[in-house]
Amino acid sequence: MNHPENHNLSDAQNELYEWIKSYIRDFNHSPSIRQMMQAMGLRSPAPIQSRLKHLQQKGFISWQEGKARTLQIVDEVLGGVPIMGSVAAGGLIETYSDVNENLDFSEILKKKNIFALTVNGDSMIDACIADGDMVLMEKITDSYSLRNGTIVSAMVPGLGTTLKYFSKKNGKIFLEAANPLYEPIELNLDEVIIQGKLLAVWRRV
Amino acid sequence: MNHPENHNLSDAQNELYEWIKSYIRDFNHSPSIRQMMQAMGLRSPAPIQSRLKHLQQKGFISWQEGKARTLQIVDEVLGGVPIMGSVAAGGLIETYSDVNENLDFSEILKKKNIFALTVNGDSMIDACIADGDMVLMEKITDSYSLRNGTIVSAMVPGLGTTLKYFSKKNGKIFLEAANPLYEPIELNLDEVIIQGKLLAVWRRV
DNA sequence: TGTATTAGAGTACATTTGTTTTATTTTTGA
DNA sequence: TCAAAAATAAAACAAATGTACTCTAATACA
Repeated sequence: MNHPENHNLSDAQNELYEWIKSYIRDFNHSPSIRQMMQAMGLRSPAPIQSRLKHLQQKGFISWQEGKARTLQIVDEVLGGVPIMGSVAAGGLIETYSDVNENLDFSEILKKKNIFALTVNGDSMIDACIADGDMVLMEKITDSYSLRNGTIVSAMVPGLGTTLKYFSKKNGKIFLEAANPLYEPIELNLDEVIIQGKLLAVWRRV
Repeated sequence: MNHPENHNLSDAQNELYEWIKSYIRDFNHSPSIRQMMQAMGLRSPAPIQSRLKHLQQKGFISWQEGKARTLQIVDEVLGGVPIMGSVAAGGLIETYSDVNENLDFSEILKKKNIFALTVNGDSMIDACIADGDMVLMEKITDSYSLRNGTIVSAMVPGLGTTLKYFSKKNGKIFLEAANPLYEPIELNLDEVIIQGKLLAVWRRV
């Protein structure tokens, strides 16, 4: 589907390839050659090895030689969703292109210093962050490297935590909402702890 | 971290548990017992077996008996991000709670009939879908089950594809933007193909 | 202190599993 | 049609691997 050379696969190779992918999806580990053999209705491991070799040569799979169940789908991005193109949200001008990319969550999910927060309220609505959204934040250790205009989750001891635009000027920290109904907050450096900066927004409908 | 009974683990068990998790993160497959043995600086597989048994009894891991490298982290949600609580976006009222949940992408990623689109334009801005956002769509086979008010990607043959609110009334289909600048589109049933309905919105910052 | 419990080392074994080899069958292509 | 290539079956092998067992050392506990 998402592999450019998928058409180079023979039927048998493609069937095996698809089966392996679905097995890994279901069990979270690679099948053994004899399992593949059985699934393909064969009574010998040799054909499977041959197909695996071809799949490997064509760049579809890889494994650690001699190690059991180490097979891996090469370009199956963990948490990838095929991107079918772009869509107009301003008129009927664009159409699906056959861009074969993947929306890749794994990149962000591999980071260890990220966490998620549920958004309460609408103070960031003009930044398109709505009530109920999940925000993925990256933990901040030093707020010195933060650029003005970054969206951060900031904790003011004794008051609580909030999601705001961050800026720093003349030794003061300003926390600004993306909603004119809310007033900016001005704080001294030691009155606020910046906990994380915004990496991504996620909204289930 | 995200397991409620993590404190029930001995140091040795916890060290092994963390090592296994990082190994699986790195290699996408389970380590073998002898690899664990080596990583823990042991010269016998017996201690590893004992620790694995304890980890299993406490519900941290599972595996298929007798099968190589089938070990699995039980509550490690594929594509999970720890949810640290909620954050106020409307004032300083909320604080991190120690909710130990996971933002779970795997649920949606397991579906086979989903695809992603890049959003162009601002016609859905009032629905908090901005230019450049990725929308995750679920393929629609029959538009009859669609509820009015659903956001869909619709293709009007000869014109293109667009992201709009869907509604149906008196045998007509209406596609409405979430932006007063855009006029609703009225179409006959056979003039439009509904390709997918909105499942989620993803925005990298 | 002495005993019970646990952890670890060492060893051994059976199964799983990747790999190789050879012969046979099927498919392919000229 | 016929020869070459590929696929498959069958068997065997060796390495990897999970598991079980015994013995020793460390630890906990009363």
